[in-house]
Amino acid sequence: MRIVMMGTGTFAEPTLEALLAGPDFLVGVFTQPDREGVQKRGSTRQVGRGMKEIAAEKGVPVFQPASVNSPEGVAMLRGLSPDLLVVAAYGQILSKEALAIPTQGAINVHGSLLPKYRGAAPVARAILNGETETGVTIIRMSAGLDAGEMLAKESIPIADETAGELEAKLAPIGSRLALQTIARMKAGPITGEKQDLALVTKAPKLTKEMGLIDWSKPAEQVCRQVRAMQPWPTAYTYLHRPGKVPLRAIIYSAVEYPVRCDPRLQPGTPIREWHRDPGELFIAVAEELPGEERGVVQILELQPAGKKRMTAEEFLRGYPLKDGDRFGPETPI
RNA sequence: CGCGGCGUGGAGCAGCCCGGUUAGCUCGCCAGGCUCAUAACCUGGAGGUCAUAGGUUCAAAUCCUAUCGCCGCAA
Repeated sequence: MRIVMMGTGTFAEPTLEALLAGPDFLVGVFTQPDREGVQKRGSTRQVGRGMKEIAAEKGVPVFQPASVNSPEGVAMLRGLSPDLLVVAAYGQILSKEALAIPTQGAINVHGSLLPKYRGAAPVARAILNGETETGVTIIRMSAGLDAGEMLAKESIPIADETAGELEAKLAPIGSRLALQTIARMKAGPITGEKQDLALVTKAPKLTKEMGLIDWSKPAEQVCRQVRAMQPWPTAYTYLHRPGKVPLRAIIYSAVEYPVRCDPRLQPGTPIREWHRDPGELFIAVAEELPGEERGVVQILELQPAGKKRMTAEEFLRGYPLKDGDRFGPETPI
């Protein structure tokens, strides 16, 4: 069987490697065009070895059209005369015309338990919404975003991973399911399960603004945001100090602290009297569901603008907090 | 030449704009003390070519130039 793979990033790479090691003939790899400057100094996105490099090692031709749906892109694909298309996190929606080229159709490796979380950012969205489990679904590609019938599915629990960590766990599951599905397809026609339209939810791309922390949200929600926004766009906030320019800081790690604090505190206020141990940085957040008491988030790791990533203890030594200091979403002008 | 921040004892920072006393703070480390005890407290100590190279000056961590390195933004 002649296979063409399309994908990008760490989520797609295990599948590419599996296909290269597998029994079928990988005739070409499509990946996104090289982004300018990305390789210069570590991207904000997760980039493993790179699809291009992995494919090149095995002498598999690589194609990077700006759009597969353009006449050029379609021509590239047609020129390979594939039997099957395997897509994982490619980032482009394939046109009907492109999907019609492979004789056996196309399958997609998707990082959620479909029909939930259709779209570009299923892993981060699942964490953000407090799901307790997620998984990988293999679907037959059809018109419509992630709407095809399901051919295989496997779930795993969500613990306290960041989006990047969770994706790294899902990727190998996806590659395994993809190979199994291909093997079944070769054995004969297979039928999948239709997605229940009533259960469909969308997982749109994340934006940079979604990383801005609103300290008036409940503690659990703030912590989920911190995990979901990694490695991109990262959760961030500003430290406001009287007479000083607001300091932007990326929050890398934060946990809910199971104690309530004075309800009169403004959300985002560091609770200094609790900082007995120099490594502890507690922040007051919104009131929990009922009652007036406020929840607390403990920041463990962060990175002030222009500095490297550091522990809360290190941060507090260099930026001792005083009365009137507060974390908040307000941007410097 | 895409934009910006930063390089100060082991860690994190201040000092730099407005050059000039022993380069400071919060920690860590070593020794001793107090204590039933401690991550607490007290005393003493080691540890710094202020990234590097030039320049300006009577005098440079501080001003100017270049180089190297780290980081953020550009999703």
